[in-house]
Amino acid sequence: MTSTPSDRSPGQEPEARLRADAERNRDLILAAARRLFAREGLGVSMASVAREAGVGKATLSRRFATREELINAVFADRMDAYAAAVAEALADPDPWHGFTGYIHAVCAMQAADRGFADVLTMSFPAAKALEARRTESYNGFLELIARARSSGHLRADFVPEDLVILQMANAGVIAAADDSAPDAWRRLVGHMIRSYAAPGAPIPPVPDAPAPAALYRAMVRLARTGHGSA
Amino acid sequence: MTSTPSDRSPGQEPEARLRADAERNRDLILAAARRLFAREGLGVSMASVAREAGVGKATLSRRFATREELINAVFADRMDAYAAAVAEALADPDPWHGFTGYIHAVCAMQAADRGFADVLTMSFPAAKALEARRTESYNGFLELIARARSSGHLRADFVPEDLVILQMANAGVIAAADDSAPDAWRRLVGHMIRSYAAPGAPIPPVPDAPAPAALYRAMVRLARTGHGSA
DNA sequence: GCAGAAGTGGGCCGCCTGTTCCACTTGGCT
DNA sequence: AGCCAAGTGGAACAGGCGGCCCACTTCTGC
Repeated sequence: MTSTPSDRSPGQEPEARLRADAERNRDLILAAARRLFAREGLGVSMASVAREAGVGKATLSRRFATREELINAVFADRMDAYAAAVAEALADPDPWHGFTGYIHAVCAMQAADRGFADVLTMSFPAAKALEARRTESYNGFLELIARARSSGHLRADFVPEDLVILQMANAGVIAAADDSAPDAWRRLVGHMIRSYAAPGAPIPPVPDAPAPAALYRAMVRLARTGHGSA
Repeated sequence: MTSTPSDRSPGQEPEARLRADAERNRDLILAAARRLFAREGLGVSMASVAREAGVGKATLSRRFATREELINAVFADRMDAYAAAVAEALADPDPWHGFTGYIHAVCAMQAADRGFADVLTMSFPAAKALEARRTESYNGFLELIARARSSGHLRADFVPEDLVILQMANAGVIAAADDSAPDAWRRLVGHMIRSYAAPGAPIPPVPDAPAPAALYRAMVRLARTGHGSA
């Protein structure tokens, strides 16, 4: 128990400090996981993460005992962006424009990172830290709703749960179509926003649907590693 | 090659007739697969299907060499219902009512059977027979669109691909929320139909969203065997 | 009934995942 | 410069999966 001189500020995280090379490997793992999660979702094998990072499987296990720990570490900063999006939307002088912009931004984040889409719909149980950030931005979203509603452009029957449902729906479109029709989700979101809008509200244009051929390709694509649900 | 007396009508399916007990086992397998697919999606292990049916793995393999064959056999009749839904909708004297009813019926079928939802979004490559039925009903759907549009109640910018996107979205909601908020999909569909409607069209009421607690439970549910996408 | 073919299920194999152990290397402190 | 603990990666292990073979049972036509 030879405690290092002082250096350990009280209330610090219980983790002992890592050696320099260990820290470097930790970063390699995080970068690799970030890449794989974004491309293929949270279901990728731990072994493939280790391979991608160029470290042994044991090293990965030592640093992140469970998949959940790894997910937590990887998406911590992305949850920052998620929370920041609400703040940005609240800063918009036009409440309705801020509202629609927020919806779009959140769905775009899902489309940009398949793993993040999984995190938001909690296909995997996320860690406490992510959950905290989520509720944090949830409060901002409530405020956003209140403002947009009193501006008269958001329908009175819109409820916060609608965003959750939209995110689940969006995740479904992304999982099924992202490979060959990467913009299909925009059509979904455009439709939903149009339905959220009160009569007379300025409605953002609903983007065109992807070409039938592209969507068809999405449907008949062979079952890749790690298919959608199930 | 002792051909049985006659009994074999020409142009019959190449399959030789099964012995009585074999036929019985085949039915047991189909029933078991129907149950498991409906509850857990198409990703269940072949071994578990055999277990559920009370037959050996070999028997399952012999009867259905690939998972795809099994899926094909299980969902053949359900595809009949799928095709029949279009005919029923076309018989509706009110084109817009027929259109919205069809959308709802199709999405309800997805919600009632998780495996069928997978089939419709082709998370797994479906067999030729299913594919044929699908395009068959697709033609009917085109007619349904044309009528609803000329009735003035369906927006001019609605395209057939919107149904595909809706099915993908619906599958996402079902995969994520079906366990604890089994009616969440109705809210999604209600919103989408409202967006499809031209100004002045009678809009079916958008069902209430599930209770926040139920949706929250859906989000934090532990990663069951075979999580959603990914 | 009886013979033989049709059908059966248990067991084995190869593959992939995730976990743990262990002999070796490397970094940090003096 | 040198020592020791922290850190490493490969190897070995357990569990689940699908595919296949093979000795045994059961149906069916005569």
